[in-house]
Amino acid sequence: MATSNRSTGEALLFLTDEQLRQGIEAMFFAYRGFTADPDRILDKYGYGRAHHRAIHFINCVPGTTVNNLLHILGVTKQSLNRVLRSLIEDGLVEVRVGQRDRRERHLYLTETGQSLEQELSNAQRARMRSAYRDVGADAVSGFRQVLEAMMDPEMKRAYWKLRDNEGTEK
Amino acid sequence: MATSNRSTGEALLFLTDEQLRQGIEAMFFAYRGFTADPDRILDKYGYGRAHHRAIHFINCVPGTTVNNLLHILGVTKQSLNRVLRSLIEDGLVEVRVGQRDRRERHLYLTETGQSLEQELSNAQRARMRSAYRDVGADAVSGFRQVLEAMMDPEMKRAYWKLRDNEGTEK
DNA sequence: CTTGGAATGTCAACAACACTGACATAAAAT
DNA sequence: ATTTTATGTCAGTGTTGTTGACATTCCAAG
Repeated sequence: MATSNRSTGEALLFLTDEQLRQGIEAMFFAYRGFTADPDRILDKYGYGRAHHRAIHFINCVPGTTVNNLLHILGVTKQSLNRVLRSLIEDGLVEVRVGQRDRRERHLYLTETGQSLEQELSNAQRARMRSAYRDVGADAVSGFRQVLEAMMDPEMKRAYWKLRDNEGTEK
Repeated sequence: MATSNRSTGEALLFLTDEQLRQGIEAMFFAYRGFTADPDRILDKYGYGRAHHRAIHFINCVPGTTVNNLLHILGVTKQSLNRVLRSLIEDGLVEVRVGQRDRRERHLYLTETGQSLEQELSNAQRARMRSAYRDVGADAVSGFRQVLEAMMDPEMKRAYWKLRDNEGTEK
């Protein structure tokens, strides 16, 4: 609470139930826009949102293990496996058995996989960039702050880990 | 672009691909938090997210028609019908045949329905309120601006319509 | 070395919820 | 009278989540 806070009352109008409800609905409608462009692209290739998420995070953390990935995505290994299998069969993802621990499977995008990742993230970034540009840097900063405050602690850790582990491969 | 914009370059750092990627991931993780609390409650009653959305908007626009609702939710009537049928059978939603146009079915929450709606929205608002309070009014304003800029034009219209039609029943 | 437990990944079956397509009914509009 | 609109239903399909059962690999205790 860094800003003005005169006599408590006027300064807290943004915490009314009505304001919160509007925020909730804004999240709902915005998330639809957020996924709309990738969904259209994925449809062309016969994939779904789950494929997108897998591709995104494999690209983000090349060499990640299946176990690591399913923690980030918050799904069961069985659910992730179905998605990975199709991506591997289609030659978008490459699997390398771990050298140190041969139980582990390390995941990498092939060139084809990287090209789809580009197509998807270009579309998603375009919308994001347009929204960011419309509202300016200060609003974007607030946007990011609220999103982070909404995450579960566990998710917040995963979120930060991704920003640290940028290129940490063992 | 109201703020500083010296010689174009430094002022646009928030539009880099890396910044956009972080925003995308923040959306992903935050939306998980956003739905986590309601999901737990819905599970107790054997409902899913689809039921929550229907309940939310019926509460928001009492007397809305099926057709109106499925436009807001962006699903097919078959999909919505499955959800509505179970809510009606369980006595959470009441259907009244339209007086002016007897083809239309107007939807209302029963007392039971309202009580579940309260339980759900209390949980969701609690997280929202906590996040809002953590970051302050200015950040919240930026949050709302970005979300609105991310919506499809059609969704933006639906979003504003809800804020106008607050009690407009015909 | 062998055995048993823990970690990791795969296969099979099932449930929720979205979709399309076809069709029925009732009522409003022309 | 015919067409259009709003709604509901049935059947079939696909994505994505779940659990349960099982195979493989590693590691540590006997």
